[in-house]
Amino acid sequence: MAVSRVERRTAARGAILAAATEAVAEGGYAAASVTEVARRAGVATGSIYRHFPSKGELFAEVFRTAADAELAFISQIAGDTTKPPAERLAAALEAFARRALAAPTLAWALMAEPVDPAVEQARLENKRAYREVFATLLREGVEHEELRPLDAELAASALVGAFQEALIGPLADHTGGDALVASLVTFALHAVGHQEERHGRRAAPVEHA
Amino acid sequence: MAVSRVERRTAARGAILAAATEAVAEGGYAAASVTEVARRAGVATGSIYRHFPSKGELFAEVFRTAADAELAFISQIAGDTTKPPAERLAAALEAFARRALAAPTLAWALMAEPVDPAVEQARLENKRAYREVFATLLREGVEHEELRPLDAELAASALVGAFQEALIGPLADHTGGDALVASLVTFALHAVGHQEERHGRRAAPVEHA
DNA sequence: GCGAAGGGTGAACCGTGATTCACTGTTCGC
DNA sequence: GCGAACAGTGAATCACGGTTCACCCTTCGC
Repeated sequence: MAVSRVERRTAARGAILAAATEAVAEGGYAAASVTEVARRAGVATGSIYRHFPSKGELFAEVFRTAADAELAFISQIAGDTTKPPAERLAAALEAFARRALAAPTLAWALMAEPVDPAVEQARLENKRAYREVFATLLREGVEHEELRPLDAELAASALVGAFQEALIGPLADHTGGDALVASLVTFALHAVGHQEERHGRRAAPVEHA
Repeated sequence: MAVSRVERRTAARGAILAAATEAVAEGGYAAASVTEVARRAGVATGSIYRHFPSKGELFAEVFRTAADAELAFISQIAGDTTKPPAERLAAALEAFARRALAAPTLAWALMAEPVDPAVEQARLENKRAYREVFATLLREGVEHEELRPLDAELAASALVGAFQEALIGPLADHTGGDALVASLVTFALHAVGHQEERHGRRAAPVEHA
């Protein structure tokens, strides 16, 4: 069962990426040293450098992969044009929060942990992508008069920041729950001026706890 | 003009703190090495350790001082009980944004840059203090029925996060302006369910751009 | 005035963890 | 088969910046 060189190479590269991802998901970036990744992947430290030019590049790829998967998920919800924008916004934000709470260490690593410049770069790009997704949604919502007029880019940033910050505490001490998610979504919908039905009448009563 | 030992000591300590603050304000924490601080303060690196047990402690004090000053400022606005809570909230948030935009590098260092654990600790405490200030304000606002019922702690976190994230971009590229600040404050007031007057009638129309 | 106590000095030290490299074993084209 | 090319190895090396320390000089109490 002779394995070709390229197959070997690809497999090794994959194993390293998987090991690195695993290390981050378990202990965060801080726990993910090159030595540790090598150990997990069952290769020598030097071998890492046959596949990646530097630790930063390796983890930039790890982050990109993980973050893109998240983004794709959220993006799909946001792009389901059979539903009105505000509903999609709510669904996307809810999914964002739920997924973060379900994988806390990874979420923390993806959005808040101190990291290499190379990784920070990947994180910034990812954040920009999220901002775009939400900004688009907001613009649509405003057009449909489901949402109040607003600066979509800025509001999108603010939403991302609000969710991050509000989730970080719960991520750390496992206090996340349905109530938390619901509160956050309500916060967001109010922020963007969504009120049940905005066409024609105004005045929807505002939730009573 | 014999200078007493204790005067000397106090002055040196002050000079080191000032130099450290200056270094952070100019280049952020990354640019603030012990050697650099010593150079600025006009002392030897070793001397730093006559006054502070470690770099972390030194900068924890720097951060605490700077952050407390900011907090005191905001806190004062928030505590002016002659005005209704919602108005104070708006004023406090506006001040927060304006001050951050006025001192971008410092603001970035205070709220977002990666730092020592010791400094991170100081930052966390400061953030908690902000959360408290805003949470208190929110509770008052809810009681006065100026704001919708909400989870004050969570909403306060979200507000802090929203402002941070939304400000970081502008902090970097100097695009801050009155419109930005106004948009952010509007975002926040909507998020917490403030509508011009909430007593008695509902239904205040929601701004038209 | 004198010795003790401290502050000041900065070059050397050290811990950490990424990166290199001389060597080995395997695969591929011919 | 044969040798060039290349993946794998892991101990040694390196870079970095915080921290120490042996020595000096000033201040202080007496």
